[in-house]
Amino acid sequence: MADSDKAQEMLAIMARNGWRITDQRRTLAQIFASTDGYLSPKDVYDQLTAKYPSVSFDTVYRNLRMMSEMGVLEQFYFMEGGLKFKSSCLDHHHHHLICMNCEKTLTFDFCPMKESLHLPGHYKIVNHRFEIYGICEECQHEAAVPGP
Amino acid sequence: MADSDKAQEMLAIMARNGWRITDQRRTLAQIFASTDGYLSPKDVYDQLTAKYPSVSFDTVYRNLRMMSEMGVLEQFYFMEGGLKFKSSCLDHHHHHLICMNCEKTLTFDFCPMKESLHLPGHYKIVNHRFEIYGICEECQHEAAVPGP
DNA sequence: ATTATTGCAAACTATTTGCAAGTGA
DNA sequence: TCACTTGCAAATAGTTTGCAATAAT
Repeated sequence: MADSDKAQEMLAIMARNGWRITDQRRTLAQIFASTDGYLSPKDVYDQLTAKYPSVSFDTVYRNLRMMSEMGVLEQFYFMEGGLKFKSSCLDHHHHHLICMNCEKTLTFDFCPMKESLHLPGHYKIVNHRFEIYGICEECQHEAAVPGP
Repeated sequence: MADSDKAQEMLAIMARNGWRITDQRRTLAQIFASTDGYLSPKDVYDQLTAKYPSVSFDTVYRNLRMMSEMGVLEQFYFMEGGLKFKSSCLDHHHHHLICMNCEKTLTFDFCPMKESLHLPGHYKIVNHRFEIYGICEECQHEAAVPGP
């Protein structure tokens, strides 16, 4: 899917949920559609101010929250880096393989919930989370030449 | 393992790493040894002040951080509840089944990394995370009688 | 005796809120 | 038009830091 199509789809979902499509939101959708990895609120703010110099942090926060509540964005808390966001794949269930260095994220389809799990207790299962962390190929090479 | 034994083991690990065993740390170990679920820094502070009224928040934070860096505690970021800590099982690898309501946590041994995974890219795998969220039996019953 | 640890206070960061002005449907 | 959204400013929550006093080894 082309970046612009993805942005369109994100906007369509927002509109379908009764949200107004402002220029700021249009730009937000574009930013996330054209970004592979995760963005912090500050990253988003910086990119957004490039187009709308007067944009404020609370607008960024408000929209990030609303967009993730509605499922257009996925949020993720990096232990060191705090809360970050990325556009969510709206098509199919999958999990993530995340580079601990550059945060580049690949997806894979294996889901442990499809295996025959024997779980303790009698919980009513609502949700799950499975992520694998590693160092991507590029970063492995970089590691051979330690930085300053 | 009895709670007091577990506290002893936590303290032993700290001592072995060259840390001084203060009364505050002794109490911290007891608190975590006798708690099943997760505790927020505030929870810990509240329990600690019960014994040491003069304890300060920064002492709590400092020790929580050091204890998790050393592996005595596991830390975990709940999207809604912020950062929380629990004593880590030092014995064997496992994953968690967490109640989304009361945070009561059970462990289970199934690990998706033992399955034959076909992962994309060529990441050097360092770590993984697998958690299942649900509602425990007690909370399912409570839900039938909605609160105020 | 020496050095880690604590408590206090203050600083700092990230995030949220109230409200008037602006803007999309 | 009219309700949703924004920008500003100020408030709040959570966490960290510097330093003198205290306590563990």
